Amino acid sequence: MADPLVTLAARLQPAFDAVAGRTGVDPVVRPSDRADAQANGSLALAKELGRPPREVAEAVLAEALKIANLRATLEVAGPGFLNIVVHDDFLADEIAAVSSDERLGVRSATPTRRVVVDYSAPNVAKEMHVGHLRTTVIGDSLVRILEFVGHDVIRENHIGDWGTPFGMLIEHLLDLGETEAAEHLSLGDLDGFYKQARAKFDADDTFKERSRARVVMLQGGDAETLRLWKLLVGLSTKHFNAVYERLGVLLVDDDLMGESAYNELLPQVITRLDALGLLQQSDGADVVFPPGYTNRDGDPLPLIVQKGTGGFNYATSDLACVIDRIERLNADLLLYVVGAPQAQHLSMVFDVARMAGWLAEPAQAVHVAFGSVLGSDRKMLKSRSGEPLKFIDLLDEALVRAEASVAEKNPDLGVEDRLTIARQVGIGAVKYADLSTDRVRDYVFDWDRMLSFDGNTAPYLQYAHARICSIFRRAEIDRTSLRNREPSIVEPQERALALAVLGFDSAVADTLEKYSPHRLCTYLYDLATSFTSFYEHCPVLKADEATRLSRLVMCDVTARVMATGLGLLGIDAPEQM
RNA sequence: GCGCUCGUAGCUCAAUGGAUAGAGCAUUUGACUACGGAUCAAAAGGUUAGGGGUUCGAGUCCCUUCGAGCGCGCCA
Repeated sequence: MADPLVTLAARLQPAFDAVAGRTGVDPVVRPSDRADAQANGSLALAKELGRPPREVAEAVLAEALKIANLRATLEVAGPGFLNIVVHDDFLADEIAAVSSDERLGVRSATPTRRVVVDYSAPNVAKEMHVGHLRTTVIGDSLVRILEFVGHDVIRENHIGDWGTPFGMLIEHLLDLGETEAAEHLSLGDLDGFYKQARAKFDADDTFKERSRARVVMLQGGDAETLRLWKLLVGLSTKHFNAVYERLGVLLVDDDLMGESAYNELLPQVITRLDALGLLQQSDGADVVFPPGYTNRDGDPLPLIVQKGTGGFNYATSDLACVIDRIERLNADLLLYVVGAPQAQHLSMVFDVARMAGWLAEPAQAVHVAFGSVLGSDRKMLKSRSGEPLKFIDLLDEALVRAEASVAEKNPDLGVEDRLTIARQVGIGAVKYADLSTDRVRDYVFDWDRMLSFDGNTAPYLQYAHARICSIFRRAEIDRTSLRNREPSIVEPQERALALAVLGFDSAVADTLEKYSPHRLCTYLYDLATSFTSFYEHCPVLKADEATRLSRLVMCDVTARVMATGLGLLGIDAPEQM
């Protein structure tokens, strides 16, 4: 059981092999607008064999006719394509199989990998802002998809909880008094706290000295300093968790793996690099020169792993992460859901980790890069005052806007339902807007578009799902009784819907191949349009008993794929809206 | 200066090297005592920034020009 296109590619391969006189020919089966699918392999094969493409296609067709149980009709078309029309009873069998499957036809990954997904990464004592939106939403979706196909996934929230700013933050906390500072921070005004500390640091030399001394105490492990530091971290994580809860992501305290967690490893990074002979001195700092990078002057660009002052920096910390994730966690795939501007830094870190042998086949590190969120002026999204837009404010606005929209379109809902649905719709809209475009590109943040019930939006997909649920409320039938039943595929809209449903497996696979959730979004949108077309042309409840049952099967499996697919994006699928 | 990413309909976006580049919004035209019209059907809209090249075939790969964004030694 799988996507019929995948099945057919496998079934057709022997025919291509036979014509080629060798094994392993790719039939190049692709979706087609002329048929259910097309096999393009004959054209490449024609080149290889030095024969006319159509002749090769005819030969493949002749071989394919010998295949028992192909369950599709083939036709040579154009310069040598094989157009494929899947038989209706084959579609019906596959729908029955998918419908009785918990995983809706999505194949398990083989082999499974242990995957570390590094995402979100806010800073202690700083407010989460719109800059954390993409990493959090994209990372969370990838975690859900990887787990769904059976990988062993470890979430790592690499919070910024260490470094020189903590000296001034702790001193500021002492100045305010612990109780008052805790109150201040509990209100969620982390930025105000940080700014006050910063202002004092810049204006007051005595404070500056105290801050520096405090950093030394912190790094030296002074018990009282550590206690104050933990207080700051705890208050900040409370804020992070409030955002995560409202956003609906999987991250919890157990996923926290802050920079401080790698302190023990940092000196080892240096000694191990030194032992390998990779370490060099440059302007007083310890550095590694990975080949292929140059600076402004065209000279080799180093990765600094120990500053001239003896301190470590983020490169050291990132290398320690690689060691920890590979050697302690035994991960063989490291995903870094980090903004595109950090491409060079991460590339250098990965190169150095490879030079040191820490990152070796089959283990692999991937920078899952993403572009910026832009305002309508096509510049980085900011609040009206020009400050970074607070994450929590963004989510609040999503709720307010969604509630107004839901109230307008369904006035009969009770207050409680309305609030619940507004949350599902509003948060879903924000997430979907972020996930539905190719992640490497920047995208323009537009409330009206993302909350629209038309077009490629979360509300449209949720609405398609809610409509199906509405049918079941009227049908008065136990949905589980519809599982493992063969529908009859008659109308073109039924065929189109069946093909769309069966494409879920491939959509998930394509999404993971490039770590691009927008492929799953595109698929779900296509599924939703196929469904609304079916809904429009194929009456369900009014049909005769046999047709009614058949169509209810299609409705049930469509709704489950939609809800599951949205779930993989971290988006809820309400039953009514 | 060097490097990376991007450039597709008026707007916002799709398109694992495959046929005639697809959607949505907006525009125009149809379909309603409606299994939820929060919809559907259709029309119109393109020199894929420009120019070369590779290929049977290029929006996609390579070179180049232009434009935009972001990086380029001790912040993370």
